[in-house]
Amino acid sequence: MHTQRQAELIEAAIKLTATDGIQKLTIRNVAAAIGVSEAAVYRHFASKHDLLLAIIDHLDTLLAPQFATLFTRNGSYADSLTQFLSNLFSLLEHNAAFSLMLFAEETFNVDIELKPELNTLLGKNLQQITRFYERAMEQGRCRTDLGAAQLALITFGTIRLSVSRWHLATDASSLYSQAGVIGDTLITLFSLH
Amino acid sequence: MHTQRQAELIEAAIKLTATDGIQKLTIRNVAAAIGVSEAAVYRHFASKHDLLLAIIDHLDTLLAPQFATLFTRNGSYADSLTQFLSNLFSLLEHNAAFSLMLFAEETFNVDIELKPELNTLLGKNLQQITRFYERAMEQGRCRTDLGAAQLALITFGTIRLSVSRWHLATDASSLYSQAGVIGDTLITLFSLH
DNA sequence: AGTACGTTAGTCATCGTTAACTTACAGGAG
DNA sequence: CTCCTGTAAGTTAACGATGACTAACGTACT
Repeated sequence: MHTQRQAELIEAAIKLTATDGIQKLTIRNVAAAIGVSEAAVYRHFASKHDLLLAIIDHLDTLLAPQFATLFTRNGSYADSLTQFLSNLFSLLEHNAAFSLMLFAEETFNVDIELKPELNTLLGKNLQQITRFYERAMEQGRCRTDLGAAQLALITFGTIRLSVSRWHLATDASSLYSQAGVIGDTLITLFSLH
Repeated sequence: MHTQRQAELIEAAIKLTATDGIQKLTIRNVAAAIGVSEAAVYRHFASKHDLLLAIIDHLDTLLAPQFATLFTRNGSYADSLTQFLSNLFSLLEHNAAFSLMLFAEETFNVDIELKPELNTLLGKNLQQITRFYERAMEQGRCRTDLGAAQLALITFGTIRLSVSRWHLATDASSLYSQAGVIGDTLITLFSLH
């Protein structure tokens, strides 16, 4: 799919964006990050737009296994959700690069041409969570009076806002500690009554 | 507070950002939008940073009355929430500038110096919704087994994700039509059981 | 010999910002 | 009433920095 150098560039670009913001994602900075000249970057990507596309694609593949936690056979529905949130928040807290996975649509909104790709990425994420709730409903572990898509929207929306707030907060309060609270709240809300 | 010209510049800047994205928010474009030269802008704002600060402040004052809907005396708790969502989504759908109110923290994240201001803005918004749920709890209209702050996080997070998705969607599906669904879902989830 | 991959040194556009100058208008001194 | 002067708000024309991108050239491996 991607050559070694392309992968290096993509990872450097992601790290750069995650730590310093999208404004620092320049060809100059990416080139410097892996120790080559600007022109060298264009040996591997035809344009900055192409690099952005590759980044989004990479984020997609990075995020996929995260959702896999939701579909482990062993453990109850509640356990799966708790596990998923713990894993995710732990990752986000210790590796800023992963934040981009959740916020790609916001971050890369600077290039209006990317809208379709960002739309499908967000759609995929929501669909995964929707499927999780659908399965929980089928197994009678979760209330069925509300649509699975609605529960997914609430789940993902809450996760994202928590992370947003953590990003903005100056006090270095732990994000991970939020995972438990959010998980418990969602489980309580979505349980059978 | 602000002179006439300053207000014009702020409004032009907001409109520009809302329609064309933060990248188009340049002194050149703002100046052109009100028909003056670039240098003229600096008669009213010492720097672009100062303009951004003024924008955030303005968004704050724009959003405040929106939340007022949550605190109208007449009507039940559920009615207030439904009304709030309807108003908000209608505004967002018909005036792109209002989107900035909800997403200021994301949009203006390009200037890292603005973090504190954006943090307090987000905090204010969440606090308003929290207060709404606190009051509903006091009046016994809403479940009390979960913290009001948690309910606020869920509410605002869900709203924002809905709007995000609407922004990205190519099919011009109505945002307003979502207000009802989300409102009903939240009311069902948060009702006494 | 050709291909892959790197370099240096530029192009051109645009960014935020500033210097120097002009214009309009206010209010007080004579 | 007129003159003087200060101030607010505009102009043109630049500045240096930085953006994406390219042309021409070098080198090493197959």
